[in-house]
Amino acid sequence: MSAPVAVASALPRRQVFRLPRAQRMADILLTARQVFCEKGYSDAVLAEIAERAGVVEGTIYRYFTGKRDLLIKVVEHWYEEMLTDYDRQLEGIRGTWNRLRFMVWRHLTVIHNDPAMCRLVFSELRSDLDYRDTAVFELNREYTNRTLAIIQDAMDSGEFRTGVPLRIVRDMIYGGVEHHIWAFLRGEGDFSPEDSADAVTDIVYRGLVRQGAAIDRGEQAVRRLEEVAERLEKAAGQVTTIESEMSRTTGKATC
Amino acid sequence: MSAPVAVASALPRRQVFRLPRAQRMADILLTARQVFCEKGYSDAVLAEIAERAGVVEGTIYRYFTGKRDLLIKVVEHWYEEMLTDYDRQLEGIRGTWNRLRFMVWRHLTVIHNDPAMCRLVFSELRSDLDYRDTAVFELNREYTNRTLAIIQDAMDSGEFRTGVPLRIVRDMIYGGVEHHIWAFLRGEGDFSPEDSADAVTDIVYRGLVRQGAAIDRGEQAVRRLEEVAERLEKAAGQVTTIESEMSRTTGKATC
DNA sequence: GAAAATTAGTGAGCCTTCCTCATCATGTCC
DNA sequence: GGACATGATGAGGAAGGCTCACTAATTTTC
Repeated sequence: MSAPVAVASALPRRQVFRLPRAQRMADILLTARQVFCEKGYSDAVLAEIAERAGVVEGTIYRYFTGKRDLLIKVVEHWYEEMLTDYDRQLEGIRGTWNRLRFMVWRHLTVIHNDPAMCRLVFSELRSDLDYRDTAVFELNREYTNRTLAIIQDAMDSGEFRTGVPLRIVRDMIYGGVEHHIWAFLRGEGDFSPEDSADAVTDIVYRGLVRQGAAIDRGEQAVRRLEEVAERLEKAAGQVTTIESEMSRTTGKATC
Repeated sequence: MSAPVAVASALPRRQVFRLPRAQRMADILLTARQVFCEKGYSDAVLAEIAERAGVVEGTIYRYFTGKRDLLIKVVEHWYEEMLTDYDRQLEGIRGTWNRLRFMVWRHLTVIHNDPAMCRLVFSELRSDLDYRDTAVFELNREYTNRTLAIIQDAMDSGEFRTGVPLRIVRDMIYGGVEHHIWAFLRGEGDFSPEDSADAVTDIVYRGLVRQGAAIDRGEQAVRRLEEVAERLEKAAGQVTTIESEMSRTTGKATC
């Protein structure tokens, strides 16, 4: 309507406080996290985040390239703080079953404690076409690799049978858990991390454990054949992978 | 620029074709499906759907209450056509292992054939807070219940041990599959429905099967020997195909 | 300690997209 | 061929993400 020059005093600009970059960024991140969790990504409005953070909308764009970037940064922060002292806890646990169970239980507990955040990760971030470029992808990989290490150890020691692709096991554990808690994430009822962890661990453990009851002659023969097969597989695998190794680009794990 | 009254003849209204309700609805649904699949839900624009369907934006709102409703209807249609003659196929399959394997394989194949549609279901629809009210929810339930019935039968017959909550098993199968194919859905690499189905079925079956009861030792030994034979065959195949290995492009599964 | 330089912060407003509604036109029925 | 039911239109409103020229708080310079 009126030229800003004319009535400069009519619109007194709000008192402006300049904060150090890190502080302002942390404020916005915290507020964004709250709003995202309350409303979900697409219903969250930048104007509200700005207002609650005590800044104006344009300010957000000085620290983040856009709404999506804000979401990613929020999740990254959460992930990092969540993974702290993970290993330390795991160190105190002995035995394959217990260690596996701990990993599953821990995952379930995180979901139970922060469902809104998990919703964001599962339904917004992971379906993104360039999820792979996210730091969250890398952190998640680290996270699940610990479980794979437990299984690998058990295979090496002979407790688990070999020949089962590790990736599938990981998928069944984490995918199973995720599928299990979707209803909870949608706000339908509750679940018990303890009970669910028991059930998941049980199936996985039994699915992988080597049956070693009484070893009679037949059993011995079969086992020897299995071992031969395994050795042959390894040999064949080595031979063939030498050729193809040169063209291979990325690693194995993904989610 | 100019008042519409003044130059009424200057903007000749496009030739209007009036279609029966069902026909127009089908046209819009088909176009919407294409656009949703190409762009994903949030990047799909109603103006484009309208244009491609040969109508104007407002017309869409005569048949659907909004963008979200359009998505749901699109998915519902797809789901229904997908579930046709499911049971008939399953009838022809005998044995718990084979039947389970068929269900997993079938699911993987659907995903493999129509990844874009699955992306919509997994990341858009299922995370919705009122997903439960969707017809898709009900259809999906039907779909997974067939798997549960197979497992229940095996428990009743004594082939599987009892005491494992059916829900968890379902979660591990479908969740595992889903987790397994996420990378594929994001366009990263490929996977083999056959191999993946084998691996998933294997873990689940072994996790549930009762040791030494319905399946006696001899039966078990034979089964294991068969597996050994299979592995040996594969290994032998690998060794002989070293030459052709160099032309192979991707590995097996990706996620 | 004042002027200059730096840069956090502002806020009006642009653009895209979903959605509404008053109006028009087409096919059908008698 | 006129009346009626309704398929279809398109201009415009509202909301929200994002930009940018500008303002003023803080730091640096001399």
